[in-house]
Amino acid sequence: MATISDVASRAGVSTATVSRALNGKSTVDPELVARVIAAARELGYQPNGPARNLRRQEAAVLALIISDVENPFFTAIARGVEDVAHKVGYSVVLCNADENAAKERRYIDVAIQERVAGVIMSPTSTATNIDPLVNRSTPVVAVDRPLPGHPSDTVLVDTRLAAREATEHLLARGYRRIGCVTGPSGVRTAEDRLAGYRDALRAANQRGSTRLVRRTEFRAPGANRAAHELLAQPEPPDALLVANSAMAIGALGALAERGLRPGRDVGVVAFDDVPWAALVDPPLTVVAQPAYEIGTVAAQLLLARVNDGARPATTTTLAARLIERGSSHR
Amino acid sequence: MATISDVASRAGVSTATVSRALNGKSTVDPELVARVIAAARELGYQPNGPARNLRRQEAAVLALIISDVENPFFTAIARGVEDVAHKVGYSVVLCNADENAAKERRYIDVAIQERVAGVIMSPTSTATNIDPLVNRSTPVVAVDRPLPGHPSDTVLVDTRLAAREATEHLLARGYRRIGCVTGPSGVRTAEDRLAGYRDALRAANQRGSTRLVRRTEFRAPGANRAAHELLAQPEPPDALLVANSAMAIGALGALAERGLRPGRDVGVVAFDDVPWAALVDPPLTVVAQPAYEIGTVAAQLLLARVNDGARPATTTTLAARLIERGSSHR
DNA sequence: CACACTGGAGTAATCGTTTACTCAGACCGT
DNA sequence: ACGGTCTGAGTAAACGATTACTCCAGTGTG
Repeated sequence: MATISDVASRAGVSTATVSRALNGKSTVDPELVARVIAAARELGYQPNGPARNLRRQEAAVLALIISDVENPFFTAIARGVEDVAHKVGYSVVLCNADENAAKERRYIDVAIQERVAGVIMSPTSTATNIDPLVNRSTPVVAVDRPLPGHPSDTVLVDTRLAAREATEHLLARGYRRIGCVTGPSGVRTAEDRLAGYRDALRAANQRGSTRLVRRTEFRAPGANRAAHELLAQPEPPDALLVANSAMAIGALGALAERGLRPGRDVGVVAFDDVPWAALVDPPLTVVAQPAYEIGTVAAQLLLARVNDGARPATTTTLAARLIERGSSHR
Repeated sequence: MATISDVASRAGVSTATVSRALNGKSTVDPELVARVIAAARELGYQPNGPARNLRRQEAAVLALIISDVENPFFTAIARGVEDVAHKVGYSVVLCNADENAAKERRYIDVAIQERVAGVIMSPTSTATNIDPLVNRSTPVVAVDRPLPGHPSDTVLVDTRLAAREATEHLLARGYRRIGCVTGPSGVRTAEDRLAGYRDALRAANQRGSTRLVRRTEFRAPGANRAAHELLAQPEPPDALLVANSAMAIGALGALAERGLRPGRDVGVVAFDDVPWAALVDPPLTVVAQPAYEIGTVAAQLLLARVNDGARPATTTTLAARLIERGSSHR
């Protein structure tokens, strides 16, 4: 593989000149620049990234550690991050922590070892420990969920308010016993959605009951079990607030298995506006989160911090939007 | 940030010994190993990846360049690759080419610069050029679609046969004018699915008509337009074979917009068994591709080639499976 | 005309590892 | 007892880029 000295000798200059010509750092005779560029092209020269990063003590790479690649919410964030990063010459490596604290831990180590310029992450839980990153002063931006411990730039959705609005919408539609299927305890988004749900009940002078709430992992099978449990009770809920789209699949499956029709029999509102939401029958009422925008904002914050580590930490909260469809109408 | 010589002096040994103790390459006095490990832990030492990669001339990193992160088929492949790679200590960086040849080209360059151990990719089109990788003898494994030009390890699905079986299934169910919505010309999976569709028609002594075929990008909006065009004809199709799940969303949307019920009015079979397929009404008949397995096989092939560049190139073809549901029953 | 200054190129140090080579001592067989 | 082997640790040379420093020639100025 061609190295910088191959290029240098072919162009008849020193390696320093090649480096300067290619990076445009300092002024170089235009004729030499042309010779260098020609030589580099002829040899198919690609600079050795590790060597460059070793010397520069930093790579133009951002790590994005997301809690689930198969969740469209997170892949949309990823696209937002990528689009911003690429525009300014950064690459993004995507790491899938899979809602698994051990994998997450491992990817944090990888990010440190590879000396990435910064990390964007959606922490799997309150157990997430970013001390290693903080100790090495690697900039970190949290998305979707705040990071425990250190203050850091954070991009969130006002999910508590969104949950409250969704619940109020169900109440306004005449549903009276609203259940909630949310994520595991310790995960902030799960807690917030539950809190918003309770806010709405309280504002309507309803006493919430723990019998109407289930917590489970953010995936379809858990939500399926949870929905079955809720609906099998003597006084089952007449509506469900479901905390993400994978869980919506499980919950809607449970309704179908029990011969219940969403909307008419059990009102349903789920978080995340997935492409298929409008296709199910009846179409699914959802809370649309601005996922792509979360990604772009996070990337901008991270890049700003890479250039100025002293900036104070900020928290950006974006609004979610309720999209009413048939599953919340009798 | 602590370096290897910090660890060395704290443990009272040379850097060479630290390296050997930590990597377990050569025999080191157990007592020294213990001292080194203790010192490393106390300092929070994380080896400098770029330095290590520079010296070793190779990084324990695989690049996975997929054509669309938002397509569940590709994210499932990604999980397969990750699971295998992690087991043997490799990291995976996921790159989203977004069905865009320029982005793909760029990620190939990044992979070369970072000197990754190998690349797994689903080429966006026949324009994909992996010469730069081949010239530097970086191992490449193609998934889902073969690579033009060089022979290389390839993991495919027998998508032509699957398309044929899906079409035969529709014929067996009594549908007579079957239409096909497939991907752009030049993309192998799009061609193969169309070819399988035609195989089935030919075997049934039907003359296919180009009026029943539409090609479009592998996304919902294109498929929506295509389905509308097909259905607006004087002699519209009574069934549709749709080439992936994003397109299925577009096509099912078109049916709904025209007041047509899948199954009863227009039979539908789509590629890819997405989690929501069973939720739509009627449930969607699909061709399930073994995406996760594609990922695991590809990763194994790539790792094998990293260890032995001289292995002959192989092509693995996996079978897809038709899952019959309501959308293909009148 | 001598001298300071400047722009542009080369020389060589440097980043943090890994590893070929060297070397000291322990152990063994004759 | 002595040479040969072997084990395990240290020394120093890479890896390939960037960049501080040096040097030279050309220019401007007093």
